[in-house]
Amino acid sequence: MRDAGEESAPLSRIQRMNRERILDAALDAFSERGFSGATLDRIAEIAGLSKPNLLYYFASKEAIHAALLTELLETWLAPLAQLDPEGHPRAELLAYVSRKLRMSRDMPRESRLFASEIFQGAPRLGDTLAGPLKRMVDDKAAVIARWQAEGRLTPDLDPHHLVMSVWALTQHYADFEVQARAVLGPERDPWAEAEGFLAAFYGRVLAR
Amino acid sequence: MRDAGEESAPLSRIQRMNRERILDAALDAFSERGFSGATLDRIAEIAGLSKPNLLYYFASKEAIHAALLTELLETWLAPLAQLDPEGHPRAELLAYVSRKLRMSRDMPRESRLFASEIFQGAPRLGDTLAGPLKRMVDDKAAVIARWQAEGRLTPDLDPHHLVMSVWALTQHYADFEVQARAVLGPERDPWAEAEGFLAAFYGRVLAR
DNA sequence: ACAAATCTTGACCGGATGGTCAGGGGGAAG
DNA sequence: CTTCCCCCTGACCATCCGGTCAAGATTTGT
Repeated sequence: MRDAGEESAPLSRIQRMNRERILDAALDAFSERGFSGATLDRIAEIAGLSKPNLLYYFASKEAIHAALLTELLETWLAPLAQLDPEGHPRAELLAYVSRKLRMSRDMPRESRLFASEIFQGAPRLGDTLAGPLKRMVDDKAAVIARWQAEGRLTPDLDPHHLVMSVWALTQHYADFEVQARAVLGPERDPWAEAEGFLAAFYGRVLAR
Repeated sequence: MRDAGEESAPLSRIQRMNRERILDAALDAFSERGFSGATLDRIAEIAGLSKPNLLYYFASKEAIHAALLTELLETWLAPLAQLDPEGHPRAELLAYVSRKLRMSRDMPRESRLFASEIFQGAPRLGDTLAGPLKRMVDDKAAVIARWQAEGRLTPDLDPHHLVMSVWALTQHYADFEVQARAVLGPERDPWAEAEGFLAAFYGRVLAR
């Protein structure tokens, strides 16, 4: 039961490896089937470990889930954090869209895990959403508002909603990939087209 | 076992009422917890019926889920179906956004149910997505493409992606409502602001 | 009012699932 | 090489959950 929270001992080589395998397998399972739909047996199978062995590294199924979410949040905030207050408004925002889209494309499992959690009322992320996440968005929204006040960006779009629109559009390609593929047909590749579309889309939105 | 598919007998008053109560309760449960997370006991409790009684009206948990999805699809396609090829391009598209947003606002449970299904690879909707849904979108995309060819709409936005952007943005407010509330803070109402924001947003996107 | 059909339920079942435990293996320090 | 501790596992358990069933309650048609 050496799980959770503050590690005191510095994790052996074998511990690091197995924790990694477990978390990766769990990400597969949770993102595909949701928390309830994922079973410890399935996670163990994907990880190539025995079920009791999972529970040697993590106290419970919930603990695995919690570990994934905690790890995820740092990653998820990164693209927005990089928005540079001193940069060129339009270029900065377009670069942000591009980063966020790339992240959704490269980490669809993480995207779905995050979404699933929000769907269920974010029981485990509630505080983090209202805390660090809100602070980060407030911070960047203030930057955007300043750009607007300086006349360097259209003033008629609320900054908070503008940021959320980026989340919505980029996550959509990850979370609803099946739908996008169905609608576009087997010949077209959603991801390949998404970048160009979003660039043109936000190009128009952000035009002076 | 009088469930599923084509009804032959015309459903008694009490049958209609109980089926309705069950489906409504199931919508609550499925949209909150996903398919695996929702239990028959919980659905029965919400519906105010006994579990065996549920299974008198529906053959199985899956049958309830399937009934919900089937019913949902017609509703979900309606706003797009109303897009009028003979109307004014910009006005038609803005009206579509407005209708879709209103539907997400008034039917968040349905929105989440739909999203959950897509998340899991749409095992039950796969064919419908590639069939009726794709046809509908292709149809409307052709209308938009015609508008673009006629010079009545900016030509540099792919019609299919444009439609999907509406889905992404409107569903976001429903599916991620918890997140939106957290980010905006307790004082602000996401839904109240969404309409104005999306109007301004698409106003710019669709400007000539 | 009576019988037939419909509706409802408590009790129960088998399998899946999260979690436990006592003990066996294997690597690292000496 | 040995020892000790970390690592691992088969077997097992309690609970939950979807689903069944036989019998009782209610409604409906006449």
